[in-house]
Order: sequence, then C-alpha cells, then structure tokens
Amino acid sequence: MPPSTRPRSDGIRSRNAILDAAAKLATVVGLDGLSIGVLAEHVGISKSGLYAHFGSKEELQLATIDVAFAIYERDIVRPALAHADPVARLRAVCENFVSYVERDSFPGGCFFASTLAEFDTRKGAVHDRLLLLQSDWLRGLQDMCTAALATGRIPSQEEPDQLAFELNAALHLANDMYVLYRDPIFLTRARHSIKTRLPE
Amino acid sequence: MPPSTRPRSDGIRSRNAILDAAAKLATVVGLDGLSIGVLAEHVGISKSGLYAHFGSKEELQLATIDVAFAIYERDIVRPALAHADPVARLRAVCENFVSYVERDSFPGGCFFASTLAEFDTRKGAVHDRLLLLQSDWLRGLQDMCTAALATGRIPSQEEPDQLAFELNAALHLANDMYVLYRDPIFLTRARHSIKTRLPE
DNA sequence: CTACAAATAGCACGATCGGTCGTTCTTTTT
DNA sequence: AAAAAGAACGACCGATCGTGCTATTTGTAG
Repeated sequence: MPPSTRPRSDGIRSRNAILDAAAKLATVVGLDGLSIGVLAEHVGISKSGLYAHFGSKEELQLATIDVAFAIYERDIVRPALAHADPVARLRAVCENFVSYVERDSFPGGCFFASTLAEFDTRKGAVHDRLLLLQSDWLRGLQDMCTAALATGRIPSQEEPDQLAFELNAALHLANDMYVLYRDPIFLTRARHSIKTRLPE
Repeated sequence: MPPSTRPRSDGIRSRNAILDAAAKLATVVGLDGLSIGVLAEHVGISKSGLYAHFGSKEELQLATIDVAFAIYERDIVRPALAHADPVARLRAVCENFVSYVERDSFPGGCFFASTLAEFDTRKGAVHDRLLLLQSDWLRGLQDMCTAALATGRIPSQEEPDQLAFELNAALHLANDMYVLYRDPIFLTRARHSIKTRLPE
C-alpha cells in the first residue's frame, strides 16, 4: 500500500468542525435532509472541500453517528458507570439522559431519537448502525435493571425488561415532548416516573 | 362567486387515492421526503396531474395530515368514546392505540409519531397543524385521566397529568420499538404497563 | 346532444441535489 | 530548501426537486 495517508492537523480540525455541525443540524433537518451544500455553507467552507473529507454522503452520515455516539457515551453512560451500586448506577443513567436533554446538547433533542425516527423503516448502512447502537442501549439498560432488581431494594415485582421498558418510555417521551413544547414540565414528569420506580 | 365549482367523481377518486398513498408513504420517507414525482408514480398518474389537485406541496402535506387524522379518530378515539364509564373509556383508548399499531395501519407506525418527529423543530403551517392535533390528543388523554381518577377506582395516588404522561409514554415507546424491531413483545410491554395502572 | 368545466398529460423552467474534476494553496516530511 | 501529500477551491455533471403553462381528454349539467 502507498505510504502513510496521514491526515494534516488543519484537516482534522475541519473534519471535527464539520461533524460537530452535522450532528447538531441532523437533529433538526434529519440525517438525510442535511444536504452537503447547506452543511458546507454552515461550516464556512466550499461544498467540494467538505466533500473531500468523506467519500460519499453515507460515509458522512456514518461519521456523524459516531461523533454523536461519543457524546452520548461521554455524557450519559460513562458518568453513570462510576457508581458501583447497581441502583445508584441505574438512577444515574436515567438522570443523565434527562439532563442531557435539559441542557439542549442537540437543538433537536436526543440525536438517536431523531435519527432513528427518520431511518427506522429504511434500509442500508445508516439504519443498521443506528439499530446496532440502539440495541446496545437497550441491552445496557436491561442489564442495569437486572442488577438493580437483584439488590432487592427496588419496590417492584416487575421483571427487569419490563422495568427497562417503562424507564425508557419515560425518557423517550420526555425528550420528544420537551423538544416539541420546550416545557420542562415533561422533564419533571420523567424524573417523577423514575423516582417512583427507583426511590432513594 | 361563480356557481358551483363542483368536483368531478373521478377527480374525487383520484384525490382519495393520492392522499391514501401519501399518508402511508409519509410514515416511511417523511412528509417532506415524500416527493411529488415519486408519489405520482406510486399512484399511477402523471406528476402534473397529481399536482393539479393541490396548489402546492404544503397543501398536499396538510391534506395528508387531515386524512390521517380522520383515520386516527375513526380507529382510536371514536370507539373509545362509546364507553360511558371513564375507566373503561381510558382503557379503550389505550388499547385501541396499541392495536392500531399492531395491525400496521401505516407502514411506518403511528402517522403522528412519524411526522411530528420530522417537523418538531421546524416552522410553518405543517408544524403548526401537527402541533395542534398533538395538543388535542394530549388534552383528551389528560381529561380522560381526570375522569377516571375521579371514580376512585384507580390504584394510584398520582395527579391526572402524571398518569397521562405515563400512559402516553408506554404507547409512544411501544410504537417506536415495534416499528424498529417488528417484535410484538413491545406491544405486550405497553399493555402490561396500562393494565398495571388501569386494572379491571 | 351539446357545452363547459374538471381532470389529466406533456413540456419546460430554475433551483438544488450528490458527486467528479483539475487546480491551487498549505502543511508536513525528507 | 525541496519534494510530497493533504486540504480546499470553483466549475461542472446528470438527475431530481417543486412549480408553472398549455393542450387535450373526459365526465356531467342543461
């Protein structure tokens, strides 16, 4: 293979700027509705200059998903894993999601809620990647529920998957309603649902 | 104004066929992603022939929303209103939604879940119309919860809006997960959540 | 049966889409 | 300092977008 293909420092900076803008814009106009020209104009570079960073629009979309996933891991999952106690850990991951919505990390709310709603019934690599990450989230939540219920400190006779469904439902709707109405009452509602199921 | 401007019978038939296809397609590719040309080809008429039925794409979108709303009212709301008992009525509206998802009324799941996710952060008449209908649904659900709780037969000390939020959350997530995974387990989960809050 | 309006098709427009090209500028390596 | 490679640019491609305009067909009221 030819030498190193090492990226240049300014190229990395540009690429990060592009993907940061792409992730934010995608939650508003969609991953598909996001056009190369509009994105380039938004970042302040030419369309072909932007395009040179990615071989196709699909690769741009996949790269955008990866940076959004990194943010989600950094802000929601990793801080929760710091808690050793299973119940505290589960509480933390839920609260981290709510506050991640509350602080408007993305203008269109949770990146994965937005993009999955767009690609849920489509085919292709983007759908597959989003589905994989969603399945990881679901399994992680279910595992946390299993561990939390095993402590015997949860006032619920539900099975773990049902508890995970109900927690996820509250988080999910809180995101959608908060994006739609910009009313924090929905975040309060979700927090109340969580607290009822995972009391201190 | 000039006499009647009466539409012709074949025109009405075409218009219905167009809007029926539009409502179904919109849940897959989005209300905006649905292009006139593709829709025309799908219905089997020419692009300009289709376009003549509506003055603009936005009017097509608004008309599509109206037919979807009529279906939602016919299948979900009206049958539930047949129940005089508030608890039975609330149970019915929830169950009607789940079975409306279960029987694949739209290929992309609930029409309003799909389109609202697309237009939640946009401006314009389409967003406004969707928001209005969503607010109606929310208020209706809250009213039903108020009436149901007033019977004293609900084993919950929650306020009505919190109960409405939790029921809505279960319905909402059931739709999204069922569309994504095509696994009826999520419908079962939602039904379980409902039954726990509204026992027979 | 005739007349007229509604319905549909054909055609073309300007804009924008994703994508390719050759070229120039700039950073990094030697 | 020279050479090599990455970054960014403007021009351009064919395709498709929403949207008009005009002509033709077709259902229906008088």
